[in-house]
Amino acid sequence: MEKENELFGVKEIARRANVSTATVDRVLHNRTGVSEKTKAKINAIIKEMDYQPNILASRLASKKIISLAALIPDVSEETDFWSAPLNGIRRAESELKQYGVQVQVFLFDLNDKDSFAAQIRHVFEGGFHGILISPSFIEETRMFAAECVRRKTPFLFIDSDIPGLHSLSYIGPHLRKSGYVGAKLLTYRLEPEKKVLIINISKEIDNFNYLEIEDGFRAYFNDNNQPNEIVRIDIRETDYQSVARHLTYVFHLNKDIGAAFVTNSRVHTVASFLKNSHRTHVSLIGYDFVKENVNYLEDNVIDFLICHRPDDQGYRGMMALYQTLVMNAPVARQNYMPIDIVTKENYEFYQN
Amino acid sequence: MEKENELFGVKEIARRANVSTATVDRVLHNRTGVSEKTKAKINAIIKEMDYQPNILASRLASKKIISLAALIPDVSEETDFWSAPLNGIRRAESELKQYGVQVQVFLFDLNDKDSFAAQIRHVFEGGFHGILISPSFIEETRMFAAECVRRKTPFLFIDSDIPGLHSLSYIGPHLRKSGYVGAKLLTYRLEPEKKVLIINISKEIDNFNYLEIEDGFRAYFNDNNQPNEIVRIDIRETDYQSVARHLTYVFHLNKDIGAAFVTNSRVHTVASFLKNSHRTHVSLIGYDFVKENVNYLEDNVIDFLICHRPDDQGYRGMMALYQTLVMNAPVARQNYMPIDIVTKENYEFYQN
DNA sequence: TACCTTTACGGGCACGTGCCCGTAGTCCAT
DNA sequence: ATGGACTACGGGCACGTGCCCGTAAAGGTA
Repeated sequence: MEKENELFGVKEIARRANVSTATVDRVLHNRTGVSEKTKAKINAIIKEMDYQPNILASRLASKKIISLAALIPDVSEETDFWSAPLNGIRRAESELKQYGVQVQVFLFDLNDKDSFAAQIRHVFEGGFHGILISPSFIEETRMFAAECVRRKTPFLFIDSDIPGLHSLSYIGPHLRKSGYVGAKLLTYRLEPEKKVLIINISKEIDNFNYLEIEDGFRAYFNDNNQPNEIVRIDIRETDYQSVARHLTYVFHLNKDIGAAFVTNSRVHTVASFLKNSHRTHVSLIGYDFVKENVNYLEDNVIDFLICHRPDDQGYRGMMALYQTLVMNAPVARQNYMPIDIVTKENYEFYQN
Repeated sequence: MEKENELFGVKEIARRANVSTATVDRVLHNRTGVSEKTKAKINAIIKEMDYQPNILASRLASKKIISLAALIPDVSEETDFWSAPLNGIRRAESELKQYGVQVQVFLFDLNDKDSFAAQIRHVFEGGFHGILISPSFIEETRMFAAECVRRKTPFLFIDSDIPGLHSLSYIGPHLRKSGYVGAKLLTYRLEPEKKVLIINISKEIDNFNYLEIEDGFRAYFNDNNQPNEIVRIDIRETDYQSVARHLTYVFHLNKDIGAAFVTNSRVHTVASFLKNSHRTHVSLIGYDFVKENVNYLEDNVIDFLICHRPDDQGYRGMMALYQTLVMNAPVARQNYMPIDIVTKENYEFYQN
C-alpha cells in the first residue's frame, strides 16, 4: 500500500520551471534573488497545480520555533473559571509541541488593572509571534491592540470581545443571545404574576459583558410579550455578606419574585443565599461550569447553568494562532461558541 | 530563537548504547535481528530518557500510508442525520491527509440489513488498518467484530454501542442518561395531572437504543416521584399517514396528554401531526439537530431537541483510530458525548 | 585589462525517522 | 577447506522543505 504519486512538491515545481528547488523556495517565501520573469513563471505553476506545502517536512526542516503567548486571568479564590481556558491552552500546547511551537502563559489579577498592564509589557518583551488575550480591561486592551498592529503581531480575543481593534478573531459567546437563552429558560415554567430578578455582582463598573447579557435577556421579554415584571440589582461587593444583605433587601421589597438570573459565574453566592433563607422555590439561572455552581446544581438550588465551552475557547484560540502563523490559513473574525445548557442531569458529561 | 537542545532522538539513544541508529530502530519497532543483551540495554535507555519519537519525521520518512474505513448509514429522504458524522469524518480526513492517512467511507441503507452486510464485506476486502462503524444491526456487527479481532484490526463504534465485542472504543451518547435529561425537560413545567406520551417510531424491532432511552426516561420519573402517568406507543411505519393515524387514536384515548417524548429524530413527524391537529400546547421533545426538527423548533412546536454532537463523533472517531495506529496512544473504552439541549434560542450557534 | 559588486541561481546539507542492503562473524554440513 | 545459512549489526539513502554557501554572468570602476 504505497502513498499515491504525489509529486506535488517543490521538486516538481522546480522541474516544470527548469529551475532548482532553491529558487522555488525563494519564491514561496518571497525572498529576494529571483528575477521577475522567473518569479512569475514559478508563481503560475504553483497556482496551476494548487501546490500545498508539506507541513510535516516544513516544520521538520525549519529550526525556527514559533512562540505563542496567552494572557488570561489567574484563578482566584473567588472563581476557578479561568482554569478551563488554561486547560484548553495547555492541551493545544502539548499538541503543537512537536511542531516546534512553544507556548507561554501570562496570568493577571482580574481585580488589578495594573497587573494586566504589567503582563502586557512582559508579553511584548517576549517578542512572541502570536498572542491570545482576554481583554478584561478596555483601555489597556486598546493600547495593547495598537502596539500589536504596529508590530504586525496577530492577536485574538477570547471570552469577551472588543470590536474594532483589528484582532485576528474573537472566540467566545454571543453574549446577547446568551442572555436571550437565559430568559427563555427562566420563564419557561414561570407564572405570569411572578417577578423576575436580574442580579449583577461585580466589582468592575464598566462591565461591557453584563450590559450585553441583560440587553439580550430583556429582548426575550419584549419579543415574547412576557408579562413578568423585571427587577434588577447591582451589587458591587462580591463577598457573601454583602450579597446577602442586598438580596435580603430586594426580596423584602418584592415579595413575589419567582425567578432570578445572575449575569455571571457568581450565581453560587446567590444560591447560597437562597438556600440559607429557604427560598429554593425561586428558579435560579446563572453562568459557568465552576465547582461551586455545579454543587448547587446538584443540590437543586440552581436550575440551569449557561456555559460557553471555556476549555474549547482556549484550545481553539491557540490553534487559530498556529493556523495563521504556520499555514497562514484564514480565520473567521467572529467565532461564536455554542450556548450550552447545563442541568443537574447532564452536567457529568459536559466537556467544558 | 532556536529550538531547545533536544538531542532526544534515535541518534542520541544509539550514541549512548554504542550501536547504530538502525539497531535502535529495530528495537523501537521490535523487529528481529537484535541480540537480547543489546535489546535490553537499548530499552533501558529508551525508558530512562522517556524517548518520544518525532511523529513529523516518522510520518515523513514512512512511505506506508495508513488507511481508515468508516462504515455509516447513508443519508436518506427520511433523515439527513448521518450527514453530520460524515462531515466530522471528512474534517478528520482533511486534517490527517498530510500525515499519510487515507480515509474511505462506506455507506449503507439503514432500512436494509443486507446492504450493511455487503458493505462490511467490502471493508474487509479493502484491508484497512482501522475501522469506524455505526453498529446498526446487531448480529452482523457481532460477526464483523469477530472478524476484526481475528485480523487484529482495531475498530470503534459511534452513535450506539454494543458492549463486549472488544471494540477499541465507543464514542457516542450515554443513552440512558440522555432519556433521563429528556424526562427532566419534559416535566419541568408539566402539570401533575397531565399524562406523558412516549413515542417510538421505528421499523427496526430490536432497537437497543430505544430501550435504553426509555429506561432512563422512566428512571427520572421514579427518582423524582413524578406523578404523571406515562403512556407509550410503538409505531412501526415511519410515514406521516401511519404516524398520524396512530397518534390520533392515542390522543383520542387519552384526553389529557400534556407532553410527548419522541425517542429518535423522527420527532418532526410528530410535530407535524401536532401542528396539523392544533395540539401545539403539548410540550414536545425529541432527538437530533436535523433540518426538519429545527424548523419545528423555530416554529415553537418542538420545545427542546437533545443532541449528541454527531459531527464530533465522526471526527473524534477517526482521530482516535489515528492516535492508536500512529502513536499507539491509549483510547478510553467509553467516550460519552455531552447531552446537549437545543432550543429555538440557541440552535443557531449549535456546532453539531 | 584587472578587479569588485550585484544579481540570479544551483548544490547540497540538515531536520529525525524508516528501512533496504551489505557484511563480518559464527556455526554446521559437505 | 569450502560453501551455505543464519545472526547481529552498520551504512546510507529517502521523505519534502529550509536555508546556507558558492558561483557564473552581467555590469561597473579605475
